[in-house]
Amino acid sequence: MDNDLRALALAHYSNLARIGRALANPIRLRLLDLLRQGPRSVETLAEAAGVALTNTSQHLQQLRAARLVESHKEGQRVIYRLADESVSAFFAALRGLAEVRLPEMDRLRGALKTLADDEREELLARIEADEVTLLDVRPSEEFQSGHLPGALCIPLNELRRRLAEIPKGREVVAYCRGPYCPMALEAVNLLASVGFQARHLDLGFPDVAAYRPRGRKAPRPGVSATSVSRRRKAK
Amino acid sequence: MDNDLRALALAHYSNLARIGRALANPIRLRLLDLLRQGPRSVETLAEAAGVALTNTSQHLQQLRAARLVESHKEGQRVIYRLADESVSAFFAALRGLAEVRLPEMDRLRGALKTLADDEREELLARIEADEVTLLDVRPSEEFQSGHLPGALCIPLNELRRRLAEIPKGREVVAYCRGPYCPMALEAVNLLASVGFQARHLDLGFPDVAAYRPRGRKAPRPGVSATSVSRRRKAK
DNA sequence: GACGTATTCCATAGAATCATGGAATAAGAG
DNA sequence: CTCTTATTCCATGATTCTATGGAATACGTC
Repeated sequence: MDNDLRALALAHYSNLARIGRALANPIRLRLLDLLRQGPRSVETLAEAAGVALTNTSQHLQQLRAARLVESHKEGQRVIYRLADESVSAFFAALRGLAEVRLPEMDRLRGALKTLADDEREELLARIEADEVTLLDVRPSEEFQSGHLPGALCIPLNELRRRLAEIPKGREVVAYCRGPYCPMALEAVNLLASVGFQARHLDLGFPDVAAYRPRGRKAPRPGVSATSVSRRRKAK
Repeated sequence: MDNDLRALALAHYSNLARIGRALANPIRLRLLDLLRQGPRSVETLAEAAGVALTNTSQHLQQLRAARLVESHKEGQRVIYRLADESVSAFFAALRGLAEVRLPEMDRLRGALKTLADDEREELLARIEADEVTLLDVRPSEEFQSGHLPGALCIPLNELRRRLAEIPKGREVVAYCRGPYCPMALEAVNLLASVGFQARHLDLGFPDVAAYRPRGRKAPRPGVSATSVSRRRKAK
C-alpha cells in the first residue's frame, strides 16, 4: 500500500518530463514562441521558422502530444494554437529563467539592445500618454490576433513603401514579437535612415500584457486581444 | 547585418533548449525536486532518489551544465544545491503547468488526496491560529534547511517510536515535501491507526512559502528558512 | 471522379541520450 | 604512505531523437 503510494508519487516526474522533452529542442521552442502570436497553419509556421515542412509537422505533433498546443482542421489546412493561456505564461517564465541563469543570454540582449528597466518604464508611460506613434511591425495576421492599443500596423516588409502613413515630426516607437525578435530593431534602423526620430520597445505582444513594472502591482491594463481570428480568408 | 541580427535572435532558442533538455528526464526532475528541500551530497541524493550512484552523478552534472544547480566540495563530499531561488519557483511553475494541462496528473492527485482549495485554506488558517499540532515528517536534515514555523520535527521512519512526543487530544496536521510526496499521507495513516485525530496538508516545504491563497494578494509570511546548513556534521 | 494542395505517415540513417560497471582521482584517516 | 570513502571519468551497448524524402491521406475545386 505504501509502496503503491510511492510508485505513484514517483510517476508524476514522468509527466513533468513529458513537458520537459517538448521543451528540449530549439525548433519546438521557436514554434511555441511563434504560436504565442496567434494560431497558424503548419505551412505558415514552417516558413516562419525556416524549417522543412515535414519536420515542422512532426515537431508540432510532439508539442501536441505534450498537450502544449492543440490543432483543428479548417478546410484543407490544420491550424495549430497554444492549448492554454498558461502555456504562454510558462514560456515567458522559461525565458525569464534563462535570462537569470544563462550568461550567454546577456550577449544576445546586448546585441538586441534590450532596454534598462527605467528606460522601458519611461517608454511605456509615453506610449500610454499617447505622446508617440506606436508602430506594430509584425505580419498583419499577428496584429489581427492581438496587439497593443492604439498601434499602427505596418509589417516590416511593407515599411519602406508605406512610410507616408507615419505622421511626421512625431517620435515613433516600434515593437514586434518580443525582446528576441529583431524586427522592431530593423524597423528603427530603417526609419532612422530616412530621418524619423525612432526607438524600439523591447517587449512585444503578448509580453507587454503580462509585464509588471517594478513597484506597481497589477498587470498593465488595456491590451486589446482582438478576438483571435480562427477563420482565415481564402487566398 | 540584418542577417546577423536574425541568426542571433534564433540562437536564443538553443539556450532555452539547454534548460529544456535538463528537464527532459524524470530522474533529473526528481533530483531537482529533492534539492528544493535543501543542499545534499551526491550519495544522499542517489539514495533518496533510488538511482545508481554513477548515474546520479552524471545527471547532476547535466543539471549543473544547464546552470540549474551548483556544487562545491566539503571535505571528501560534493554538495549540490539549487543555483537560485528562481529555479525552485520555476520548478513549481512547471508542476503547475502539468497539473493544468496533463489529465494524468488528476489521477495522481486523487490517489494522493490533494485537498480542495477551501479545505486547504481552512487548514492553513487553523495552523496559523495554532489550533493544531503541526508535524514535519521529512528527514531532519531537510527540516533544518527550512521548515514551517512552529512545526514539530519527527521524521516518518522514527514516528512509530516517538509517538509519545505528540500532544494527546489535539488534532495533528502532518506535512512533508509537497503534494506529490506520500510521507505526510503515510504518517496520517499511522497516526490514525493509533487513535490520533490526524490530517495532512498537501503543500510542503518550500511550496507553502510561495502559495498564494485565492483572493489574497501577498505570499504567506512567516516561513522560517533557517539558514541553510552548508556544513554537515561528521558521522 | 480527376486534380491540386496541405498535412501526415513511414522508412532510413545519423546523432544524442541513457544505464551500467570498471578505472581514475581526490580527500581524509590511520 | 597505505587504506577507505566519495565522486567523477570513461567505454559500452541499448534506446531514443532528429532530419530527410517519398508515399499515403484528406479536403476542396473543377
